[in-house]
Amino acid sequence: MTGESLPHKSTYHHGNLVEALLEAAVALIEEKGVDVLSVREVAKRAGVSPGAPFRHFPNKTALLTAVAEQAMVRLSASVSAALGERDGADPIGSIEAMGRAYLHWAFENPTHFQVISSRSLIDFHGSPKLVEANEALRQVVVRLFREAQARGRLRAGLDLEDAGFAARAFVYGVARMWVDRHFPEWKIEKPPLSAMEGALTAFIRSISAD
Amino acid sequence: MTGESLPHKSTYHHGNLVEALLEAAVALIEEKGVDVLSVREVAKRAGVSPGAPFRHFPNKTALLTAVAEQAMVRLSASVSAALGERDGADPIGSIEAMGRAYLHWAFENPTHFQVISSRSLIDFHGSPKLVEANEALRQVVVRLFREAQARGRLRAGLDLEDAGFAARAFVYGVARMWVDRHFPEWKIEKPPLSAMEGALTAFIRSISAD
DNA sequence: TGGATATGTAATCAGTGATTACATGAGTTG
DNA sequence: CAACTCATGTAATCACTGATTACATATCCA
Repeated sequence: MTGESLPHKSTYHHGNLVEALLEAAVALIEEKGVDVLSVREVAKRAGVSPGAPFRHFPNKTALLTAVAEQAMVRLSASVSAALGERDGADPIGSIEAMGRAYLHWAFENPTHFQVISSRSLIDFHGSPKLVEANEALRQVVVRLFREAQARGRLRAGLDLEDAGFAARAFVYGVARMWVDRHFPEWKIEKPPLSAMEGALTAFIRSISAD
Repeated sequence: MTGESLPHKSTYHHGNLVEALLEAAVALIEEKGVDVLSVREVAKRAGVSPGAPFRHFPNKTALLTAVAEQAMVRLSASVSAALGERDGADPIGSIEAMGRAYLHWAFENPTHFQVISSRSLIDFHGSPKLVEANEALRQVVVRLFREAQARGRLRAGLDLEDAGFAARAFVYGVARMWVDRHFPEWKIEKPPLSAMEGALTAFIRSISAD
């Protein structure tokens, strides 16, 4: 008997602990909420000792920031996909499509959106990935509004910067209200897709010409 | 000398511990941030033992909820004051005044706004005061939009409910972005009052007729 | 083969929210 | 005024947390 019997207890070295930790973290956040997540639980779920995660992340914030980076990539991809199909189309329609994609993603991934938009759990400004991705999204909004104005599709009398800012605040506000469960008229388990669509339509109609 | 010399170490019973705890909590949140607040620190600042706060609040959440209730009273008062001066005036102007009052208050009291809008630190829906105050604010928005439409001051083609919802989301989004430090173009120490004013103006212009 | 290095464990630390048993003193009642 | 009651404080303690350290083990490369 060589001793290599049964599950083998696995290797002493995990082999792919970083990814395993991120997966475990996401799963635990989804189950219990991001505010009660503990590094120890993450370690336990990944089948590793309580101190192990600190070999890969200097602290809890860094771990959550890594989760946020993963999430931001997906959000950006989701928005890009919605915009990619309509190159050269009506910019107002693109703004609406972008807002819809953003909101749909937030509604379908409330956990990830919560992590991304949090500023106390993650070190947003300390992560170039997050800052760049965020800035890229902002630049898209700026460009679309510029195009809309150039093509005379923006309502008369609207300042370009202000309108773009208002659009970002509106979308962020809706998404944030959703993850924060702000509306008594919204039932817990049913995302207010219809309400969101209505408000989005109203907003888009407000800023567009004719 | 009767023995009542010097600080007297105070009475064994504090006398007004609840208020003292709330004050200490607000001060500590302002100094260090709401996410690192500990009950023990609050107790220490109030000059009392670590377990004392739990005589008055069943848990940390309840203490922070009490802070939120205090804050909500002030926010409501601030909004009411802004609306009270313009009874019967143009409803669109009232909507703008309400949004401005809300945002100014949030900018000037970021700590309190953060506590109010948090849904993980406080038990919002467990506090009738908070729920009622929030609902009251929402009803004011509904009423103003109804008036605006009745007087033909709302932009044509806008659904009443959707527009009101959009307005709430917009204001909340701006305030939340501020306390979350979401904008790279905003410097830390200077509230973006001008940007806020511009966006608010843009939004109001969007939803109004003519 | 062997030694440097990355990656895990075990033990431990201070700080946290919370609970319990006990101490104190304010207020009421005879 | 004395004694009883009870709200309100303290002290000790619990389980848990993020984090650090010393040590163990596997992997990789000369």
